[in-house]
Amino acid sequence: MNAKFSSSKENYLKAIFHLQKSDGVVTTNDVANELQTRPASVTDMLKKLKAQKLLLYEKYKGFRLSNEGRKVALQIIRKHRLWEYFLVEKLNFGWDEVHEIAEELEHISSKKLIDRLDEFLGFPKSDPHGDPIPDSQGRFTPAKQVDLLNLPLNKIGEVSGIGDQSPEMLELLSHKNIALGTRLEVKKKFAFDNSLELKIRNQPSVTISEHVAKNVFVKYDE
Amino acid sequence: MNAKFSSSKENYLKAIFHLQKSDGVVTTNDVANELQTRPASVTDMLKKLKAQKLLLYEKYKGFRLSNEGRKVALQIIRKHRLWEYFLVEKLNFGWDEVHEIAEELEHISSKKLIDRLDEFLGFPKSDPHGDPIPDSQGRFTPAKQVDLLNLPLNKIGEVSGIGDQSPEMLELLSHKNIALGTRLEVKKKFAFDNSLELKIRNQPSVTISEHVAKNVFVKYDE
DNA sequence: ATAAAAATTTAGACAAATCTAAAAAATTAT
DNA sequence: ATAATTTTTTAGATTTGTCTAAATTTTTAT
Repeated sequence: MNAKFSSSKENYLKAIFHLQKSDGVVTTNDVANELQTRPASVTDMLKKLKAQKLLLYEKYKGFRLSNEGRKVALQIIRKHRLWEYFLVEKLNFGWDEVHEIAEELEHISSKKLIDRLDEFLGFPKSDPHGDPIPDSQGRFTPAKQVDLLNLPLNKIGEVSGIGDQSPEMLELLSHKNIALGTRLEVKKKFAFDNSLELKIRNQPSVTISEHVAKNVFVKYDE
Repeated sequence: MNAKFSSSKENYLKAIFHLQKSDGVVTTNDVANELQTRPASVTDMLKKLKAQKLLLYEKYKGFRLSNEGRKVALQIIRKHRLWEYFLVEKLNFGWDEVHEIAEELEHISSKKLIDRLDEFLGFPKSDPHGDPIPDSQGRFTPAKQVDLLNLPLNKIGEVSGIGDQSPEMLELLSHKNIALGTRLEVKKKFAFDNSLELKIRNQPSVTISEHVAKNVFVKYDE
């Protein structure tokens, strides 16, 4: 029920999963770039993954994960994110120093271990970076979509839609570095005028009005 | 400061360390047997360990760990035992199901991780099997030696000496399966006559008198 | 539509860790 | 002390994952 694939294979599956998310189509070069390896090595591995039915692949024709491959990738991602949560919440690591360690921990095979860890942590829905944690069946709790006024304080939300798409609105948003996919948190809500103070990682805080907030929609994990 | 040796090398170092403890001298066959591998593979690895100055080795002449090798082995053992402690105390695993998982976890390289884990666990001195946990410098807290009357309840002690060595005493001890090296715990202390109820792993409980208890010495970790 | 560029794959090699079979050294038993 | 046995080592393969260099296919640009 456990230990099945080498760390290397698991890393390929995970990388392909992530690249599929953003691009739809994945290329040999993308993967080589993501994994800091050579395209020739990627081709070699694609053949092995295909032979194990984890990948749908015809040479020169691109590739994508099979259902089985996606399942495996999701389990790795689950492990990675649970370990990150553990490191930050229990061992007091900073969110910016846990990735590397989790890259190692995610290859520990015991399923029982990870399910017990999940329980110990209180079944968290998202990791310290705000990314959702798949449950033991590989399902995500579907993200909730709300406007910025209704995003709970200090919850990371990902911008998923803009209500008023007038050029004036878009100019304002681009000035404040807000775009589709941007990750942000509401740090403060001023009762006086319902204006909000927002924080985007690695950037100084910005303030937006209630009018703007009503027109920015975000997804977040409860 | 971290990640240095392959899991395979670490396993050899650990095995040699353990074999050195009990035998004094370690042989190629011993290691092959311990690691479920072939003698030829052991010889191959011995050469590599020697080249890295982790092992003092002349062919056909036997071998032992260098200071550096022992240091590395102790760090692996530290990691193994801390993870076992974590699994049992925090994730509610049974003491008999943690070994295999800890065999994997012990190869995670981050020293910071293991020191933080140690702190999180409250710097335990011994693992769930009663084996001492080396500190971050590789030192053991020296075991305390007491007679059985003074062994705290539910602490694992290892029989390290017998006071009265008369044939009658030895007969009694052998009948109750107590010998030098036996691991046992005091489960109950009867105030009425100071008799003790003892538990040895995988055996039914036995009772001994105060007189016997005074003559059995054990080492245990505080 | 074809030439140039880019992406991908193949061919052949290498390092790590293992194996089998055979050779060499050490130990033991008479 | 020498022959038999056991232990250890060497020689040569194998597997996994990687690489470089060259060949092939696809894409892009004119």
